Amino acid sequence: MLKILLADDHHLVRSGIKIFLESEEEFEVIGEAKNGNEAITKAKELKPDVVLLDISMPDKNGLEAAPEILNTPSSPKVIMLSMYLDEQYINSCMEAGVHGYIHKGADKDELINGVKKVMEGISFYSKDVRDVMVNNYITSLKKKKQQLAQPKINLTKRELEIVKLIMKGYTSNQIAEELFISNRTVDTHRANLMQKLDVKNSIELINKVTEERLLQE
Amino acid sequence: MLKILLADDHHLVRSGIKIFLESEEEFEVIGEAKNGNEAITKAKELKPDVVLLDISMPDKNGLEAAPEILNTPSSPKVIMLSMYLDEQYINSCMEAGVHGYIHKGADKDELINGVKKVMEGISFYSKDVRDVMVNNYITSLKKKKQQLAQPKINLTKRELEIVKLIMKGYTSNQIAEELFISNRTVDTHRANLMQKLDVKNSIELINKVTEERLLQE
DNA sequence: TTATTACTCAGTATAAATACTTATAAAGTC
DNA sequence: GACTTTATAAGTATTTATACTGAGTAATAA
Repeated sequence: MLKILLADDHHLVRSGIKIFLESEEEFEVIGEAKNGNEAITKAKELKPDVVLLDISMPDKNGLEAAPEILNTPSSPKVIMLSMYLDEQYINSCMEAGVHGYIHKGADKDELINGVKKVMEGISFYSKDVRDVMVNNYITSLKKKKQQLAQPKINLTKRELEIVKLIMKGYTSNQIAEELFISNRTVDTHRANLMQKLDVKNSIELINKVTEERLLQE
Repeated sequence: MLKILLADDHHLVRSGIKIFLESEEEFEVIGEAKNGNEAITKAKELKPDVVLLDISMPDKNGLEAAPEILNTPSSPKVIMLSMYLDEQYINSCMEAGVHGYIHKGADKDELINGVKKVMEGISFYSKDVRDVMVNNYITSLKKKKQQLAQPKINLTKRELEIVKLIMKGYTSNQIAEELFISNRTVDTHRANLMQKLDVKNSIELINKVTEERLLQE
């Protein structure tokens, strides 16, 4: 009997998937969790063979919970289960070292097949996910070419701090007070920023920073 | 027998909900759709009594599909089914005139109860949704008070022209050239704008204009 | 070790923006 | 006709911002 822990914050979804899993005779859902923390706790307690983890959950999401679950003594297999075919999510999951990623657009067979594959020690990514991975690969090649053509602008930590304050409408003097430095230093930073971004005044600076998304946020 | 059309782009989710619905003897899922357009077509063909519509779908989302489905000759009841408890989504649904809104965090009983209620002609919103609606109501009251306290600001055509150029990073001289007026006139407009919007410099001016959405665009 | 980068500060000069005031003509409102 | 708003313009003074130059220190990369 294969013991499964199922984590998803939406009751309807969780229960539906449970029914699918248990339609397979050798599968048994031994526990459910509705957030990441609960999943971590139950993974330790119940020692499941496989943990199915939804990504978007309150408290602690699937991506955050995955590493801890992977490190529990019973070392369960972890399969992410997600609404999204987002490149970043998929990448993050691969970095976290999970054993599979199944899109909720997959069908019952893919779900069950995925769990079985993972138990055999084979990584499993549902078809939709594989498509994204292929597209990713292609677009990443294109991006590399573009990056060679247009090297991206790097602002230093201090410059980012200053830009943020400029964007709030602070004057150089106010920024100087805020950061405990000379207003002349602030002016120097302004000048460096404007030179780096090839603009002539603070408003153009702000526009450029916004367009180029130089603030992470 | 109650005929149900179920639209959701995620196969696993759709099938799970189908099982729940059909656990009720008088319910029958007579069709499924994986996007908005398909839902519209099948609503016309199959003449269901109730359409369960997921909001986020490709091609045409649930919000877009809802009005068309409501207008089909057989006039089916429409219940939105959503991952999100987003205020805007809920508002949009109410404006569209759908008969219910069930959050996917609801449980099986709420789902079935909701469908029954709607068939009785009673609008149904799952508990989570009602909570959001109550919060909405409270915050909207607060907003109204604020709006009464702060009458909205009207900028003249000329002032709008000037603001747009300021936002492009033009100096007063450049604006003067562009509009064939004196730079002193531009300064006067700047001063008037800053007074009207109660700010101390151009950057704050831009921020305010953006926040208050004083440009139609 | 040397070279580079990031951060700091300053002098000098000019350009631009802001504060405060006054004023006139045109257009529309009551 | 009296009144208000809008758009125009300007005087005077002060504050900020920008341009250009130079330079010291600390951390880090080559």
